[in-house]
Amino acid sequence: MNYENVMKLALERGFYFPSCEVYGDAQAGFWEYGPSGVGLKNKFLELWRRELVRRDGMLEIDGSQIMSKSVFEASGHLGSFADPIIKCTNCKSTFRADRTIAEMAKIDIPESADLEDFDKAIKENDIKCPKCKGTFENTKKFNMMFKVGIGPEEEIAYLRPETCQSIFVDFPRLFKIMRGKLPLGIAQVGKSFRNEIAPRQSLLRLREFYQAEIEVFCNPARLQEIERFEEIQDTVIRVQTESEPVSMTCKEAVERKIIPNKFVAYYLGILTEFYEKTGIDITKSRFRKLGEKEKAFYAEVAFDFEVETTIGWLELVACNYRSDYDLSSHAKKSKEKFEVMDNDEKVLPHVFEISMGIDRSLYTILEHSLKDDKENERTVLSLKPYLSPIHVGVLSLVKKDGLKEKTDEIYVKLKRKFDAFLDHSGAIGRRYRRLDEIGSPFAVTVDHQTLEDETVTIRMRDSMEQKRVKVSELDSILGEYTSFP
RNA sequence: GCGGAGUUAGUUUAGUCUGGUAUGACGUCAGCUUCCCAAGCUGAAGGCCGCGGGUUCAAAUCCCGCACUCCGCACCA
Repeated sequence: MNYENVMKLALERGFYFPSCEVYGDAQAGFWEYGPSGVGLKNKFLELWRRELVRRDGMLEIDGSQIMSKSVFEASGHLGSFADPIIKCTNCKSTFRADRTIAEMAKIDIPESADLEDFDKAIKENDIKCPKCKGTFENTKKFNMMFKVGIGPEEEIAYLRPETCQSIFVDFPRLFKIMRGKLPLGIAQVGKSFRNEIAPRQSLLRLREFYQAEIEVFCNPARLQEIERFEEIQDTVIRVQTESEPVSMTCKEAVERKIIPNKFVAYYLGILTEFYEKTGIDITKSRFRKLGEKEKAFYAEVAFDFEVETTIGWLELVACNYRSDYDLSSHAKKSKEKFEVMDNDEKVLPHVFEISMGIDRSLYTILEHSLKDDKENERTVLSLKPYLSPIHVGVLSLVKKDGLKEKTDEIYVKLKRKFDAFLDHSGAIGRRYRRLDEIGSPFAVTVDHQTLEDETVTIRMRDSMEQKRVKVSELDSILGEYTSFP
């Protein structure tokens, strides 16, 4: 199914919808998750914790969304997260100052240069708008970070543009008090904020968005020594270094030097295993190795995990080897010590980052799971049972003859353990289809036989088959089918 | 940010040229009926027609501005 179908489902069934929609001054790039969306998101994150955080013995923290100016001076975001832009006085088009000058006059000015340098170059080389030959306004800096004023004096701080900075600045304390040993993963889920010029496509480019980030601190001298590599050496990943993605095992990827070391390969491996369990079609995925110009300013080696959807390849995760970029800049700026002992060696750890976009991942799960079942005239959201916002619908075949009361009784028993949904209203087929659309994998139906022998039917979403089971067994059956893998 | 197209109920849609406050479908709710896959009947709720301004006796409709959505360009640590 395509973007339009997913959007319709999202709006009709409460997965997500525009923020502040009743007001005309609502800004673009802000969306809310409704009940179904929150259900899916919570379960997705639980899976992430199981498959990455707990599997690897990582620490999870929850940091501030507003962070001080110093953090971003050290991180480089105040300098490099801003683009020098020029605007044409005639046609109002905007361009990157450094790129336009490089293109038109063959002069390289670093993007972090003073704004006067750009203006000077434009004047001296008589650079005009490439579109309409108009003249340019003075160069401005466009920083993607949201500024906030703190306290009555409105001291400047920023909404974080990525969650990971708290992991870096908290590292010295965490390593000490949590008795850390390299390699050590520290994880965080939370919101980040970027003032995108053109937010678009609902969850795919937001100004306020969720990230699940992992920073693995490691000794750069020991990147070939990761013990747990054996666990994933035979896991098949798809890697694209040139034109087409190629499937290979993690072991092969390291041997052929497509991935630089076992350490990076291990994390790409467990990441692939995680995404496989979300129900995303992994044959439509790739780790795309980024070229020099595409990489973020802090990255030494970078792989984007991308998945193909009906609107093209979507970047779900950025995997960056950030070297000691972050720790050394924070050490220098804060004058704190960031070195730690690894066996008998004092090292400033390097960082490998797995920066996941949660919103885009959820969209992709929805798109890959949404099926148009023409044969049975229904729309089915074939979510993995453990990700479904509703685990089980509890339905009465008819309301009369005491079936309603019996159904209520069963619902009360189930609802504290499972995400259960009670429904008495309308024809039974209609109720099944409603459940199909929000991805509920099971429906329990109470009929006349229930009153006689304490059995109910349990209907499977995907096959539409039904089995008769004892009410007393529901707990264990549902528990088994809806538990995380 | 530039260019283009659009915005009418939860969703989808007619009406806009040719001005007279809105149509159908699906969905929702209640009742009856049937009782295992969107059946039927009856009834109901739900719209300041994206927002603001202008023209007019009168604006969903004409004009202007803005916002948002989608497409293309640019941008995307």
